Amino acid sequence: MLRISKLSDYAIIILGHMAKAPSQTFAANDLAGSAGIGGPTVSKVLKALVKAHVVRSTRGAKGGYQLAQTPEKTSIASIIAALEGPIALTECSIDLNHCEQASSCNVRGNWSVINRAIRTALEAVTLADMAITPTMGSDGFHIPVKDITFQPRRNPEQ
Amino acid sequence: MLRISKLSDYAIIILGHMAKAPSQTFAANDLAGSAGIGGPTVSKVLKALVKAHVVRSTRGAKGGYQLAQTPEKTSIASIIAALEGPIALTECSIDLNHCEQASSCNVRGNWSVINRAIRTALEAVTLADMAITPTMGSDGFHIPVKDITFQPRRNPEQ
DNA sequence: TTATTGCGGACCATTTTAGTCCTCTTTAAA
DNA sequence: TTTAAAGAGGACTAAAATGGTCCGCAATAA
Ligand code: SF4
Ligand code: SF4
Repeated sequence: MLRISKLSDYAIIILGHMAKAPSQTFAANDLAGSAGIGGPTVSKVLKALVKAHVVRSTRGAKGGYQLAQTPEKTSIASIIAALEGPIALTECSIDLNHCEQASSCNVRGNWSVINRAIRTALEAVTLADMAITPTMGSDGFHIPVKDITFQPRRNPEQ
Repeated sequence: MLRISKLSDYAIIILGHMAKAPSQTFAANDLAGSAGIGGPTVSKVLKALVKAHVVRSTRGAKGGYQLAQTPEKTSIASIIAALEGPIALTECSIDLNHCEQASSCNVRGNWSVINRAIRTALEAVTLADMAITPTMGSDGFHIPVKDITFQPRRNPEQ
């Protein structure tokens, strides 16, 4: 069903909490409490986010986790990538040589286009956008990002 | 990594072949041959596509499979949906009551927006688009679809 | 020194995915 | 009427991915 993993989902929820106080340091356990997710799981998610430089960590007593960038600079794509690896709808989008039928496949190039479009879209949405509570305002609720089209430049494959 | 399943990928390749002769009837085994995919697997994919009314089948000798619609009317989204169910990045996008933290989750609404944007994008790309061989023409290669934004109308949740 | 916190990774249970196979039905053609 | 060529439906299995837990180690503040 073209799902993001639960862990990615958790990550966004957790970071959503952190985004309310972008420079504060949070202990993993506190975040677990406010997010309603199991402690060890939150820990696992945060570790992955540290590795991807989405958050910074401080060890020792009074330590914890802190956003590495402002919410405006933290993209949804980078969060997903931290947990699941780069966004790639098809196998060839991440590594051409990895798909067996790559040589005989004649839709590969177009997947590359679609893939880039979606990745770009997700790169344009930030944590700050996600933190907005969608309301039924006069102009409808919306996440403000630039338009995305399936119309890349002349730069095939990846 | 936000992947489509292999079976979905196969489906698009297979349908890509069929799109070359949109009204012709193909035997599953022939398609397996030209696509370089195992016979039983192709069969499985085609059965799912029949159920979703993407292709029509004819039983008996000289039977086989045929596109149910023109390639222009067959969207990538419908193909993926045939194999994996409706496109839904998060659990709540397909069934609100299915996610435990739905009540306390404060990014749900925005996921709904993102989800709709991506689904719309994939609905706009057709089999005919996929059949185009991307070339380095003077205006770059491209899949011509309408623009997609994360800016839905006032119609929350789904 | 001790309590608190993150780090790294192992580990396992469950679910999902991919692929195969078998039997039954339908239909064209010999 | 018979036979061969197709698809339908579903069971089944192996392999991989996912979600979640746990443990011992390292760092740091008090
Ligand atoms: S699109 Fe073609 S090349 Fe890319 S993964 Fe699918 S089969 Fe392999
Ligand atoms: S976004 Fe919130 S509600 Fe939707 S699936 Fe993730 S946690 Fe559940």
